[in-house]
Amino acid sequence: MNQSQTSEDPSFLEAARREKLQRLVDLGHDPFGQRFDDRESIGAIRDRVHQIRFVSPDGCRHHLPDPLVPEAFRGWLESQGAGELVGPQVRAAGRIMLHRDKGKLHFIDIEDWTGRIQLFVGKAQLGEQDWQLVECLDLGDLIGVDGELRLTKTGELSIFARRLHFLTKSIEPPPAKHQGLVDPELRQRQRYVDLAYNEGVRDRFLARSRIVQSIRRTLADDGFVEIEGPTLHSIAGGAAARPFTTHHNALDLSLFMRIALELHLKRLMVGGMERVFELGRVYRNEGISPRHNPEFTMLEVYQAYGDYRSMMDLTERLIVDAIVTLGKGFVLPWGDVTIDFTPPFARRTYDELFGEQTGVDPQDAVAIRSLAESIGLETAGKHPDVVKSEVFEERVEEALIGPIFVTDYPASICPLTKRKRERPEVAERFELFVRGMELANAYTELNDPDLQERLFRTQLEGMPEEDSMARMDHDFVRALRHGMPPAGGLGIGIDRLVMLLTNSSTIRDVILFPLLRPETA
RNA sequence: GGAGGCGUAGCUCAGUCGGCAGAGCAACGGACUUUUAAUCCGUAGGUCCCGGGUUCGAGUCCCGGCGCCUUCACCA
Repeated sequence: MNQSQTSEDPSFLEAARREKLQRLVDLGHDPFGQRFDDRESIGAIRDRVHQIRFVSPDGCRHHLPDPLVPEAFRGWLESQGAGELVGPQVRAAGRIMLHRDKGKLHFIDIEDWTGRIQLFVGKAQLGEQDWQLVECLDLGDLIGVDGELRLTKTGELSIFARRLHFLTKSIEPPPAKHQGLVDPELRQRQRYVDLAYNEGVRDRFLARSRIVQSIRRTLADDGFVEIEGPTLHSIAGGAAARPFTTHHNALDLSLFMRIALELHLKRLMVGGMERVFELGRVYRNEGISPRHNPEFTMLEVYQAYGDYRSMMDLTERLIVDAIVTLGKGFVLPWGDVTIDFTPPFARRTYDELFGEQTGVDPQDAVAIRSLAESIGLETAGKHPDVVKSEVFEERVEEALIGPIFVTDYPASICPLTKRKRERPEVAERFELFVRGMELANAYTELNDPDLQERLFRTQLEGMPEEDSMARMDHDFVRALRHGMPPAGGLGIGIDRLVMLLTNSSTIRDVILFPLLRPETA
């Protein structure tokens, strides 16, 4: 507009809203509102449509047609002749999403997290006092309303407003009313706007909440104890990942953010917590991708006197219960295909799948090596099982539509897992795959302290100097020396589970506030 | 980290061959008491991501930077 309109000045649109805010103050309203008791959710109010009656001149009360279709309702109402609709008095509150101004009559759609409803706001019905308030309303404001629940002539369920209550002014203009925010960066940075104005976002995060609740319930019903382990570790153990570093000032101590929950849960099994789990955040200082966020939510469960097969049963139950909780059936959409979670999930061994998908004998190291070379994998100097595992990742995993449990991995690629007693070359481990994505990982846990210590040492050898934060966790070995029961252990990536169950193609759609670079000024 | 794409009004997006910066929604003023993305008349709104360069002239072409997205790599 002019030179003085710099970024320090209120924007043009904001100025209009602040002007209305001042008018509200002048009219004696609090632009940021007060406690508002006794309202019903809009969803509950919509359910009261059945209480609306048509009252004919003789005083007879008639039910409305069922089903209540707007077009049919219009004809029905005309056929009734004289009379009027009578409905219950209701009180609602919500955000203004649409505003149709017809002069002395306004139609205002308000929304809360249970739904949306139209307000019929007429000057004659409302009175002069509250009508002045109508002229101070903007899209995005929060208002309360008292009125009668009825239908308009065109059959739209509406609250016919008798009183309005101003609850909160929105100084910022909302995004385009039908598209909402489109720019994925803004949707993540300003998740509050995304949640308030974009369809389906709230449902996705409410689904996440229900999934997590369901998991806790299933575990609690099974006698598992939930604990909260430390997130600040002096040794970042339990996984092979680069940790975030931090520092405690008073102790002058370098610390790491945890990269896994495992080692403390196992200590607790030594202490007698036979069934224990933690559902919490872990932090890995690694790349960001549609499947990776630097902080993510992990479930780890340990069950004394069980093994990886106990964890397979539990994994299936956790997922099945969560899906039942969502109430959308077992066949869920995923992109332009579907995933069928109907139990039981398939259970196949690593070697079976390897043979089927590659056509190569899983025991024939020479044939596997030549297959690996034929698909361009580097094989020089690699252990045959490592080559096999790379071929598996390259050729088999993507074919695992699933859900499918892959069991009995080569022991050499999972050193911290117990081996089958009768077949020491096979590790008691499974991974659950769904559409090529690893969703869960479980082991029969190693509880031999001497073997554990030896494997730690082997793992640390040959590790580059900059990874020297990977240190021997002597206290953990000491714990094992006191005796940890044989046990099954399970890890589930909660974010990925939520992705699959809510048809989200990126992890950033199921994390409310994913890590972003700070906003530039 | 590599490759590709994108960045224009509060929001969603056009912008041709390098030639006056555009639309819809939102906003402001006006009309309308049964609308459904209401409609109609009028007004205002711009650091074209940032910095250089080429050119008489750059939103457009070139170079560098920043951010986001996609993909690959990394990732028990």
